[in-house]
Amino acid sequence: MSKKIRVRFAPSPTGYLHMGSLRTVLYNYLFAKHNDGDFILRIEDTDKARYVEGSIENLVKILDFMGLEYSEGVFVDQDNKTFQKGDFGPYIQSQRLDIYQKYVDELIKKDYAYYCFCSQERLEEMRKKQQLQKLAPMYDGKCRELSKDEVQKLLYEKTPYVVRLKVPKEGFTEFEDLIYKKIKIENKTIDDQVLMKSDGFPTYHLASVVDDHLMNISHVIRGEEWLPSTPKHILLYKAFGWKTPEFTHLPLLLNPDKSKLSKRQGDVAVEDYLKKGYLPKALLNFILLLGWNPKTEEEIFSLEEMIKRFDLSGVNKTGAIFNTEKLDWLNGLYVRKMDISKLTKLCMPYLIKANLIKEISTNKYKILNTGEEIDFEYLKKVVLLEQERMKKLSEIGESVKFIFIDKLEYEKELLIWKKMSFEEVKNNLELAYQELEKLNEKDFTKNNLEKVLRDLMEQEGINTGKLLWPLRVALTGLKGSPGPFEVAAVLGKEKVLKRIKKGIELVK
RNA sequence: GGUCCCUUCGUCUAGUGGUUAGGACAUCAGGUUUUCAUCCUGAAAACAGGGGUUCAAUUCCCCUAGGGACUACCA
Repeated sequence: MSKKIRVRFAPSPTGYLHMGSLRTVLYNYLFAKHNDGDFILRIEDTDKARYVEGSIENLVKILDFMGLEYSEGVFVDQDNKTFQKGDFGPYIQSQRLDIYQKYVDELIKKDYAYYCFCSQERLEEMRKKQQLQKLAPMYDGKCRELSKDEVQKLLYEKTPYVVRLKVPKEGFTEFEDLIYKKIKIENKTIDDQVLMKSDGFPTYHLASVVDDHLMNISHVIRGEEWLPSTPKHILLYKAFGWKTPEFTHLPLLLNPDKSKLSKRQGDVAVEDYLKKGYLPKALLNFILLLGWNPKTEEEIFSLEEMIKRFDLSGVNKTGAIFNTEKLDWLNGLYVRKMDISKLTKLCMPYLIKANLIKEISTNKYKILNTGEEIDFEYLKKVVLLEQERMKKLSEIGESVKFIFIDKLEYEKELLIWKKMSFEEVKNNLELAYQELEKLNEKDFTKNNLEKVLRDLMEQEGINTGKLLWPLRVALTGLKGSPGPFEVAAVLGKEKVLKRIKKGIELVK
């Protein structure tokens, strides 16, 4: 029987969730689910200086919103308080300091690690010299050979210290990465890594190795930036006499200039994209394809399908430029597929933010420009107008503005279709006006309006464009918009007639 | 500087010792449509370079070039 698959996502709470991290979570999640394994969330807050208040809660909420469920680790309750669940916790590293201390002591006892009393200043100076000589900056091993007495004396004098890994000077360390295959590094090029900082906190290297072991992690799936430090981790596993997990490094997400995706060159936080109105499903689908392919020509995947299909062998080695063109397309696709009630709910904040409407009570909204009261059903109709052409939800504020604004501003030339004269425009609008005036409010449905107006055009022998274009512009004031029938149906008789009249007046 | 990793259309990628090197996004053109969008059709667009190995290399090997990551008491 093979060992149970257990993977983890282990972010440090330094602010926001990075897109690259989101992909790492996704791949971990999919790998776990695909193999009927466990997926856990562990918080690596071993750097006090970089800790950002609230980032754990924020992170947990985003994972939840994205639908990436984990079974153990850190959760947030209704009062926005964190709590931990699982048999291997605590899952917040700052609460596990005694554990790391114990293992560091063991390492020192076994002579796989040593106290280093060098000051930061000395280290800096050392590195500077090494760089001047074009040497690789590395700890020079000054404290490596300190005698027991010397160490005792310095400890007794309360000299600040760190604990370093005693990396062998000879030989090689190698491992088989599931994606990058065999990686082999000469030990003499590996630095004596700090394991325990002078404040008693472990470094990432120590903490993650100890925790991955203690938490029975079977596969470490993380970003490629960790590839060079994996040999250090292997050395640590060896020193402890532990079995190493499988290591898998994921290719990086890149800026357009091919450097590691960074804040400097645009938005990198998942929240930023959520705010812009990208749907979680589209985001996941998009990011799935940045580094993984199903070996078929399929591109659209629900989370369930991803789980079914995902495997590490489909992950490639090259970094992928984070280019949102395809994301826009995908998002449009998901928007079009979405249930209109759900979509409308999601659009609401954007309509409010655009100062078009205001929520006055449950299911009651006020159009700010006209003071009219409307309900959710009405908003659904409005959103439906744009569902087909919307790429990001954030566009809704602008694209649907014409519905909520009483006085449209546009040039009268816009009313002209091809080579019509103003006279023709006026006549056709008048015809439409007369015809629509006859209708009852309840007959203002898309289908009925279409029928009535098409009949009219046939009777009068008017080219469709010559009537529908001016009408559409009169109703929307826009060069591009939904069609006149559906717009008219949403606006209702009174507004439609008013807008047509305004169009007529413009070309008089 | 050192160590390690990577290299197929603009972008994400498929692919094989013999293929018209495939798909998607984006672009362009055409069709549908009152416009935009959708939808449909089509076009243009890539194996970094040089050596080998081989009857044959985009595919295997080597070198070069280019790019990237790491090189902290950060993760």
